[in-house]
Amino acid sequence: MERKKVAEEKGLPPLPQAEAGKVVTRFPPEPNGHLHIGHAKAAIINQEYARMYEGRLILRFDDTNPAKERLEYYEAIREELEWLGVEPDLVKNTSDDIETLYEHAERLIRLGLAYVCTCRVEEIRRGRALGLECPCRKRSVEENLSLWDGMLKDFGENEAVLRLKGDMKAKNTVLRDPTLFRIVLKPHPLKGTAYRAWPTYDFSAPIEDSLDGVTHAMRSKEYELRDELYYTILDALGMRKPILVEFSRLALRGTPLSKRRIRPLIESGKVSGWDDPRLATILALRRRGITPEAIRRFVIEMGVSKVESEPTWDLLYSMNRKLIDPKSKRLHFVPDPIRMKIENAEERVVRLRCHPSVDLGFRELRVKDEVYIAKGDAERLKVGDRVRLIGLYNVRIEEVGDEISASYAGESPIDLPKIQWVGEDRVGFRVLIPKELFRDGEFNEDSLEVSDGFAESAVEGLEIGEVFQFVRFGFCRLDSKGVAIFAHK
RNA sequence: GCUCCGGUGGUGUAGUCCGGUCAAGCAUAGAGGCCUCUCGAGCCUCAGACCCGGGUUCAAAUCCCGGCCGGAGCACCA
Repeated sequence: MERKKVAEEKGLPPLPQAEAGKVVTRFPPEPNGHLHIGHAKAAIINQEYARMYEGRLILRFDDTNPAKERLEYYEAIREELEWLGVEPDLVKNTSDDIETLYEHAERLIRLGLAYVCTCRVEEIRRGRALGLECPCRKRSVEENLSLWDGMLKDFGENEAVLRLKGDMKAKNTVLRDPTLFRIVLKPHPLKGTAYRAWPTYDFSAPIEDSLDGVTHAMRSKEYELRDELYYTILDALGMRKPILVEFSRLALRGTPLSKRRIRPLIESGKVSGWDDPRLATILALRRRGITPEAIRRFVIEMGVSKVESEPTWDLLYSMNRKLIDPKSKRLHFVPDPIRMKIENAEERVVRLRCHPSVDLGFRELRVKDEVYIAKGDAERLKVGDRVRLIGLYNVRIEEVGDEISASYAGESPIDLPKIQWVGEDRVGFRVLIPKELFRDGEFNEDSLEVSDGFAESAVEGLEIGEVFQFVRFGFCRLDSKGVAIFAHK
């Protein structure tokens, strides 16, 4: 039986109740750190859906906690998204809508659906845990209005919060009179000290989504219990309700993603910064030569499933490799160089193609009577062996040791092991090789391997940021003069 | 502990809503072969999975019940 082979485009499943031209999605990062591949998943999925339905994508900075937001991250996040190829149709900040948010809060108070609570934090927490209402809940609308005014004008932190009159007996504890506004006196990076009452995510997200015209609000699974609250708030205010879609958080084997886990690594010096090549931040992936398209394919492959999975880097590498292979120049690098003296060698200059099948030009290598080969290769050689120096000629091994003596052994490359080498035109070169940061939950002290050696001088013609392949070594990206970062085999 | 959400080969997914076309597709990793002056790419082949137990049904990966395992939430963070 013959089966037709269909090379189908990998895509996302259809969105529920989605109409072409009417879909609005949104990516709402908090400007308190750099993006990582988990954010990329959310951003890309939202963008893909907007694109799939010829809709719009909103980038909204959920900057409602002045204590955490930092000015530098607004721009950093935009740049990282741009690099990823995520181009929002609209960029906005939740903090710009704070007055509107106040109005909705006041409406809620007037409707008798929210109250100002002046209990102490611990009491509120205890009441929520036990399902107990507090006396503040009984305040009149007038009293609430006047206290709310105090929250806006002169209350200090921890003096009062605005709470939703939910259901203190609800099984879903999120519904037990959650906090809608709290007071934060720390200056906001964009608004300074103009406001003291700041909405919580639970309040701002549904209202912003509704007002922004978002039709499908996608968020990761940890918010699932908050769906009910999200809809409760919109119902209370009689506002349009977006469709909520959840998907599992992306995890990568051996790699911390959350800011909570990355920050200590940076602060303790275990990694060099947000762009340390061992991390899965956008900055780090870019620095290693992982392409935006590979990241896109990778996260689409994960899709919107709610299954918790822990993919390995392999899949990402494989996707990246296929994308960069046809574009990457081939060059020689010999880590831990060992000198090989060659008897009867005639001096020559060889022209080597920069790519076996694509025309990426060529380079010329001069050879006299010695070359350097990688220690790893040298250790495998025994007297009498014949090996092919790629693109040059064959040699026969005459003596092994700290140096190798060999002799010229013909031109035919057939059926001989092939190794890369460098000749007269060589420069010292370093490659940083990132490995898994954590193994079995333990920090891997050897997670960043440094490989020093000789590269052929042609590396000096590479641009910083260029991705290339060291033959039989792997794909790398030039990070600075004389230093590259290993991407993958 | 309570409440939710999940569980398809080593890994990641498709299929599950609307039971049969699924003796389960694809990718990745693995094995073997071809090709190649790279341990890369490409081509071919092989091997590998429906968490467990009941039930419903002519028929269950798909529906129901119970269990087991994993994750998340239980903040004046988002």
